[in-house]
Amino acid sequence: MATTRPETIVGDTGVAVNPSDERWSKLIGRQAILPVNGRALPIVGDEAVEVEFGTGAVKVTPAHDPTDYEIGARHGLDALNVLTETAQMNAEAGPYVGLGCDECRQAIVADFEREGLLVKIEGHQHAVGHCERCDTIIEPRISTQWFVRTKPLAEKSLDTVRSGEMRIIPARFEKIFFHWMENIRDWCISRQLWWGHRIPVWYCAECGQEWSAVEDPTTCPQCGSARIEQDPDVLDTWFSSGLWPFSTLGWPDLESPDLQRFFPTNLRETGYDILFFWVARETMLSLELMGQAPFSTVYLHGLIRDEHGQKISKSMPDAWKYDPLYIIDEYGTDALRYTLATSSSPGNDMSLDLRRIAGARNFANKLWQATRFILLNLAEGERVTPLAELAAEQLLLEDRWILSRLYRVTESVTELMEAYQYGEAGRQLRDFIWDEFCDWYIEAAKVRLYAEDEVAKVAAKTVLLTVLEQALRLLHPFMPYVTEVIWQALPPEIKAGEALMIAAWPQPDAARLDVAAEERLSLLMELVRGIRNVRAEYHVPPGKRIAALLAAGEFQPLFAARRELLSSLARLDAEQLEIVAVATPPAQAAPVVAGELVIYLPLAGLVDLEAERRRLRKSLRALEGRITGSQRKLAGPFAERAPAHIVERERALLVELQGAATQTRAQLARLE
RNA sequence: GGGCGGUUAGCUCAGUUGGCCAGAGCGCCGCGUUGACAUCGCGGAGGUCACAGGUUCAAGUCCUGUACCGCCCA
Repeated sequence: MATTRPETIVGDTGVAVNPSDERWSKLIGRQAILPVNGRALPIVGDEAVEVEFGTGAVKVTPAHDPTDYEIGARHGLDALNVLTETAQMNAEAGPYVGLGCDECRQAIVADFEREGLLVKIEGHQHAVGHCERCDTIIEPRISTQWFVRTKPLAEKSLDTVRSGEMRIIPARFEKIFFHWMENIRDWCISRQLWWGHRIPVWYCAECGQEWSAVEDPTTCPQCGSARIEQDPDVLDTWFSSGLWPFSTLGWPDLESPDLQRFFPTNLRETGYDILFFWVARETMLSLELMGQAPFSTVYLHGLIRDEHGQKISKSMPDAWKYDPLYIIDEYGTDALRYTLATSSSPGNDMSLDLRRIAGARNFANKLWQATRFILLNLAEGERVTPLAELAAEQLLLEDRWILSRLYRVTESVTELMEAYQYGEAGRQLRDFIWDEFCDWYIEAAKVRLYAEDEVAKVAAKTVLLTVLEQALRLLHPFMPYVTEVIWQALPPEIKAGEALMIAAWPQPDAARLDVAAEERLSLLMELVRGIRNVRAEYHVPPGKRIAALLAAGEFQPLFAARRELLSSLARLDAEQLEIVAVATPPAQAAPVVAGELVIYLPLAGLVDLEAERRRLRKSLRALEGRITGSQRKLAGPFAERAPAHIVERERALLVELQGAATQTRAQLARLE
């Protein structure tokens, strides 16, 4: 027999072998003699014994090993406790009584050796549990505990999820929940700790009665004796936690206003590792004690891991780095919240990347700076005209564009939030606020803000504030602090209510959808980017305003009306910006193609014709490649098999590409 | 042993009924004190979506298998 824990030999009540082990299976049913006290040990066959491990025969100590306990239970072996509460050998240990575990171990080994019973000692890596705090070995020891019979509770919980009354997101965790509930064991709720809810069980020293009660008793209900004592153990922390959804709301007073108002609730949000510990217990206890599920949806997020993929825990030496309070101190609460909400998808872990948190902090700063700019343009106590009071003709192309985009973003973010896709919602808001509102709309609005036309200024301010206010409401769940502070600073005319945190969620205003404005502004953006690109290539100083000739075709009136805007965004000289339908290309000019529009930048003395030809050829090659691909696609089975709107979109794309290619070819021909 | 997740740009990650040229932040290269913001602006480079098959007009996305990393349960 081999053992890693010789001191438990005195508690052995059997020997187990695997029935398939030919060496030992013939011994099943016979008895072995325990050397220490001559006890007869039944030899039993059990599948749990590993044939390859040790000698293939294992001593069974049901009172001091969980696996042995199971084996003992299966074969009716006695569970003989040989340890006291403080891990000293007790009277059952015979000659070894009073020794500590370690002393006993040495004594037994020495005795075996003296009697010639010791075959050999060899090194072995074992997995005995140690105390996390003091490193003391945990000695398994059988004792009396209180259990909750969980089967009936689990069945109700299963029904609740199966019927859809309670939903788990992501859905794959429902399977895990089912598996756990279906294989549930009775729940040991006794804990040998000094804090927590004390178990409501009393013992009578007089008659031995055991009972539980809601109110603390003073006498034994059986014999009337006052010599009663409450069980010293406390409830498992998850038992107390499982009561949380209603115990915090006034339960057991079912008439409590809080309970009436807040139970059951909608959403339970937690890490997926908490699904069994807490969510499952909340569900079981709510169903049992309140008669209904505690919430309708369980949303599970992933875990935060460090850069090595390790789950972060309080016992890590560098745990302070991941302490939310420390991170908040460095980057701000909103930055952390936004990052956690947008950096991964539900149920998937994320490595905590400080760079992303810094990025979120920068976003908060961007929002702050944008607001500062807008408010700087308001006079002290200036009354801002609400959007509804503006005449339609006061809204320019860029206004209609940003309002249309605001409509789409509001609709999209609302849908995403309702679908629990918080990450995507947060990212769309960032993109809208930073890339569209700040980088394009605010820049566009400067044209009017810096000009003299007071009426035009009013419209720009109205749109700036309208979009900002609504964006703040959309972003509030992600960055509650900075959005609230900013919102409080906005003029009262453009907001409703006392505080953002209780303001209504924005309703998308479909009347603001303006597809034409979106298309035209896209064209303008493409043009501006093209001009900036050429300027960068020719190292034109960023501040230098240059002349240009725009051949705008059918869009000539549109661009003529927004001449200042184009000049401002592309740093053109408005005086020397000519906008015509059809142009005669000037010599020594770099052409910029956007769709079917061309803008010529006469960079006198700078234009490198060979470089221009290269640029145009490269662009043409790319266009032609895409045209060929598109044509091939449309000529094949795609045209018949794909849905009509997809095919239509492909056709429109082809026309657009061909237009740009034609234009590019013309420019190339001109330079060759 | 059973179950699950991951593998997409140098790094951290999005990409939810299959459908325009696969995206972001950071990093990198170039330019910049343009009257909100250098925690910034403008321009740019960078990916055979782990691999092998299959389904489909169409696959990062669906199916099968393989490899590697990780988690849960026993």
